[in-house]
Amino acid sequence: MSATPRNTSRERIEARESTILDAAEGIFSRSGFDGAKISDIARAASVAEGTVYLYYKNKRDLLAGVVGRFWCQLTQGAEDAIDPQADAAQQLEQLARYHLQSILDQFEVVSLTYRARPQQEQDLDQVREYVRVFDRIMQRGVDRGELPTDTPIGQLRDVFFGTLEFSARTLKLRGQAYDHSIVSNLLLLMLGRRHGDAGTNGGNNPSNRDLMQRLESIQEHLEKRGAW
Amino acid sequence: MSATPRNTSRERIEARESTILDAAEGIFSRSGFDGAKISDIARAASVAEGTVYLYYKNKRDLLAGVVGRFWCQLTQGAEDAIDPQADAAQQLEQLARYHLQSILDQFEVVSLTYRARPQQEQDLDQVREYVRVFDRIMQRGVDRGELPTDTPIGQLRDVFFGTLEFSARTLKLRGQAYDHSIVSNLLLLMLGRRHGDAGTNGGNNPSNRDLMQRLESIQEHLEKRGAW
DNA sequence: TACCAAAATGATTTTGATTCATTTAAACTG
DNA sequence: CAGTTTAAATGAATCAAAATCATTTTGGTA
Repeated sequence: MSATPRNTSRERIEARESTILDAAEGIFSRSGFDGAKISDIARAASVAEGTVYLYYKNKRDLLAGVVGRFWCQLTQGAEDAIDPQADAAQQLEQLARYHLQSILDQFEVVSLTYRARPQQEQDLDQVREYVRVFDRIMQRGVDRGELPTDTPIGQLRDVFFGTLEFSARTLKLRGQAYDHSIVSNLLLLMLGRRHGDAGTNGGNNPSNRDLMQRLESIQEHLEKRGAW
Repeated sequence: MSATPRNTSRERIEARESTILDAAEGIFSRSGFDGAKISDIARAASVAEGTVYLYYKNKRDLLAGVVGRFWCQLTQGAEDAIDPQADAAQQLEQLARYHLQSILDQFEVVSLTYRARPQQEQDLDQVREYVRVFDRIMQRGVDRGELPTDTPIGQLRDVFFGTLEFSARTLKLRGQAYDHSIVSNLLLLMLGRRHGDAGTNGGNNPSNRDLMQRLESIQEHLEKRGAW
């Protein structure tokens, strides 16, 4: 019989491919695309240099492999992170938190994404697959009547991912960590309410809520004095 | 006399540097960073390969030069595109249109920006300078009372640039052209509901109009009691 | 055990960035 | 304006790293 050996063989080969991808991901993340040497990656994977080329046509192709796997895993993770029972707003918040956390954790791989092969459209297939998670949440929200029928899903998708990606870049650039308020404010903005979660606001720039509390406190005092 | 020759010399050298940058911008845009050969760039600039290295330490440095000049020019263009007489909302719209149009026109250069030298922070100085145009518009809006005091400028900046950049990427990917509605919808999202319309306000986050009504109510009471 | 095909190897080739000894041009001097 | 010095430019030579390929090793099969 040949099925069993074939299987074993395929498994072995897939394991090796995975090992190479792991090694490549590590080296690319640490050194960037130009800084990464195939020889380093081969050594990290305990494989000869030529072997890498049996699995990937060239260095760009290897990077595309790393990046593709990342977004594929991200899609699975996102689907796990979302509670199917929750309503659209809650699911959106779950996705936003998961997304921001993930791209902060693996910022280097994300950065490598758009440098893979901007010319080769097909390299972005996994990214397209990923953003569909957002589309599904929104569409379901519309279908259930939780969101207006005229919700411009496509444009909100750009707002959602664009803002989170840019925020992550800002945070990284300033060496800051995950900030809860980014997600809250984004959702307030997108779902049609006001932002104002002071979040990182140190207090030297009072929110409307602060002002209202102060006013109510003044009014209370005046009432006590019978001036009301 | 030596002043005049010195000047002439400097001009000549600056012209040559500019020629090299032009050539590099063209080749980098067409072929990407890895695909661009120094020999191609040198030929396009009608210069020997070695000459490129008199002006730029290496290939990365050359890319940084191209990208830096781009953002520098973008800052000047943005300042020209904004009417100093207009209010914050109008200026924001002018900046948004200018920005989206520019990054669509020179999408390849923009894409090269974050691949320049992510490690070398200083390479992003020109980008930082550029985003300050946004900050100034917003700050002036707040100072003039056109925007709420608690406007989270930093977070809105991420929404603004993040959304526009992601939208541009989406348009390019689909081969679509500039879409007017992207800017309108973004501004509606960012500013549309912030001035008044207490109707949609859930109550736990009072608007400026709410505050003003409360203040007027207090003042009215005080006046009636002769306490004013 | 002997055989075959698939897989792996790493020395060799190729490519392209970077350097540097040399040449050319510009600026200055008397 | 000829001579001298300094700056700029050149492109052949060097070097690092990607990619190839003739050879070896491994695993499965009869």
